Amino acid sequence: MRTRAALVQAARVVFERDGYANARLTDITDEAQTATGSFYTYFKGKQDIFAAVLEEVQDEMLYPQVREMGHGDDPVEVVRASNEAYLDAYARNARLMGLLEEVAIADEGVQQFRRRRSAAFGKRNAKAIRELQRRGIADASIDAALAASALSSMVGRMAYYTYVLGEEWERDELIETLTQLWVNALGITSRSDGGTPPSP
Amino acid sequence: MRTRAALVQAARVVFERDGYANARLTDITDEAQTATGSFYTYFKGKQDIFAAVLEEVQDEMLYPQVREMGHGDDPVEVVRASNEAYLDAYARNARLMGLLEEVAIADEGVQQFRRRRSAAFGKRNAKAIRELQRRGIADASIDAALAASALSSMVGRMAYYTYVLGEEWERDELIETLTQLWVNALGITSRSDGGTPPSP
Amino acid sequence: MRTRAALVQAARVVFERDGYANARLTDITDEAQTATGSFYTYFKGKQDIFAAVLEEVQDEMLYPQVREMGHGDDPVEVVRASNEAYLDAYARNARLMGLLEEVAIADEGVQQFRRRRSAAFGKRNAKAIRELQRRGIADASIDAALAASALSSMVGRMAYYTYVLGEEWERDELIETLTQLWVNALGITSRSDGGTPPSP
Amino acid sequence: MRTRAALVQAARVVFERDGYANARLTDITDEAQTATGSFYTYFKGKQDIFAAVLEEVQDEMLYPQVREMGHGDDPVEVVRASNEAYLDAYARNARLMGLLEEVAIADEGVQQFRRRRSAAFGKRNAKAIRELQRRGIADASIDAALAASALSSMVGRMAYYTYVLGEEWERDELIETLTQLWVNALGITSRSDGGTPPSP
DNA sequence: AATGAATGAGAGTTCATTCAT
DNA sequence: TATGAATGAACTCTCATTCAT
Repeated sequence: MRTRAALVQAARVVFERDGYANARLTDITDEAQTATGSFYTYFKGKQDIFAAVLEEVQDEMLYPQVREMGHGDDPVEVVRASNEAYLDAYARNARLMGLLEEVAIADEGVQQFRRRRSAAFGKRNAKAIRELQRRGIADASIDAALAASALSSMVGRMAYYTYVLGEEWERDELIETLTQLWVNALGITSRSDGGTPPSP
Repeated sequence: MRTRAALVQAARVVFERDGYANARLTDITDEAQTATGSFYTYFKGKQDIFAAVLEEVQDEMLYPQVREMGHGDDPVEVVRASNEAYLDAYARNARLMGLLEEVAIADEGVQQFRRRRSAAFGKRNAKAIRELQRRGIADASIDAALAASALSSMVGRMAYYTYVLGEEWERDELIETLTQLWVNALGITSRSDGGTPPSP
Repeated sequence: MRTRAALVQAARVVFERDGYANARLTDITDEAQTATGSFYTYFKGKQDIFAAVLEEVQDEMLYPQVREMGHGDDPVEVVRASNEAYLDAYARNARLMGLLEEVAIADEGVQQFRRRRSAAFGKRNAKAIRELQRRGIADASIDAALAASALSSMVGRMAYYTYVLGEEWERDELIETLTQLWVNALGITSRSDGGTPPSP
Repeated sequence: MRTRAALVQAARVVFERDGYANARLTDITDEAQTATGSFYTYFKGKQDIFAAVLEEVQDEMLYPQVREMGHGDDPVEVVRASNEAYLDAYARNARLMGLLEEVAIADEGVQQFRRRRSAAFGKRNAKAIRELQRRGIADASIDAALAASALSSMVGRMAYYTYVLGEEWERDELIETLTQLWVNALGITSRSDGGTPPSP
């Protein structure tokens, strides 16, 4: 339905502009140029349309993850590229990512949404780390699942501080340091195929 | 003033019970057993009393930081102890820490409060890291300020996932892995200065 | 809109009954048999609806003015008729005229409204007086604008004393004396132009 | 009592600054540097202290009146001097005069106060006019009481427009024109002792 | 008599939700 | 299905008044 799409689109605009708590339903219908009442034809309330916004923009909202890694790739470069891609994507959707934080605490449904995505990406990252560990590139003594979550948190949080709260880190330094930390934390060494495996 | 204290105390109870958005001023005055009007004798509004609550519990709310490190201390043990202390404190004030996240996004004042605390602790951590770098215990190529912020973020975020959002990580494993990651990330090695072995 | 009209009508009733300061918005919505919230669909507040009431009854509220005067008319009769018409209109809207006085002092907007009306009528009266001066019927040495304002004030104020404050002047005597004063003040003489005698 | 005097003094300041409706009792006690509760030791409420303010400043609040007239005085000059004195006094107490207008409508007690003063001055003016009529200086066909009230109203109202509402009449022209109108209205002629009595 | 924090009724205002058109 | 005025509960905030100290 055209009206529904207009409402979701408008909701995103309003939420990003005013925040979740301050957004009024009439702001959304005004922005969508629909009647107030039409809102309830498609949604049960604010939470409901916010969920719909999330559904719609799901793909734009990345999660810090290590790229698939071919056998010839330098793992450090892969991590750097992943961080770079994530931070740039975050910068583009900063307002929305902030919203997600705001709403996740008070709204059970959004919290679920967030956790599902987080878990899915976490699993993939954990798998990638385990693969590195199997190949002797990463410290095998580390809990891969926990590390995946923790390192993603680190990158995600720095993105939040930088692009939502406006902390003034320089983009390239940020990427560089985060990559260094991530790589060190897992005991990854560049060209590690031939190098010594990390000491536990 | 007795009334003021009662209001702050009551506000904390109500905020923790109902969340920030759902808390009504009358709930707070009811809980404090004061008249509605008394609220405005001491506070300008909801934001104001929330700030007062934060101020009051400030000391209970730690920030991930490396403890002061004596020359004889094992740096790994110091990091572990810091993480342990932080996570346990977070667990005790989990609901409030969650609120802080929720409110910080929409409320300028609370955001300031958070940033000030964050910056203060960040400086101390950066200083501690620089000291480790100077003593050759930590990788000197890493930006200390950024690393301090990033690693704190990591620990802080995991605490949030665990104690606010209820992700099910086991406490001891969490501490262990975070310590490992933190230590590795900075390139810290145990007893790396040839000093005294860590006291249990 | 029907609701808006009902609110304005109700507001007039409530204002006349309770005065401006004592009128509550819910009294108005109760009287209008509309929901409380509907008030804000049409008005910004009490001042706003009061202005709307004034706007609505503007035509009923005359201002002391000299009627258009044909060449054959007896100027004294014209002044008398004007005064009579004004005093009778004032009597019909006495409560509202009193309100206008009350509110005009504290409310900038209403003050503007009053001044605009006053200025418009003042101009017309001044013009009428100048015309009489030009025709040699009125004392040419008098400042027409000031005189217009002053004589209108005199009549308006006596109406206020009589119909708002309840001073006990007899209607016909009042008209007679005011007319005499007005006419004398301007140095107008009956049939001074040698024209047709006034029709009874 | 010293406190009482301080309150009345403070009330005048606050009323003149904020208007009657906007003045809060705590503003008055703050201004008087007394405790909130002390207000009720001396006054029953806002109306009560306003009455006290009026009582205190009674003498400063003139009413347009014709000065006592000696046999040798030029009546025109006496009227002019009266108007001048009144307008200048009004200018000095403009804010208070405006207050009187504001409150008189809604407050029965103040209305009484006002009416009593008005009546007293009205009587004196009427007496002065009757004396002029007796001496053949003023038109005897005019109702002296009504004329006294009407002409006083005229001067009082012009003072109000000029000094309270800020209408821009030039002081000297104002005095001149009002004097002219007043004198003409009553049929007074300068050096009228020797002149022709006014034709009815 | 003075104090001033505490009181709490009362008023204004907002906005999610409904429903007749 | 769309409309948008109407609804009214819910909530914030003010301030005259009280009363224990």
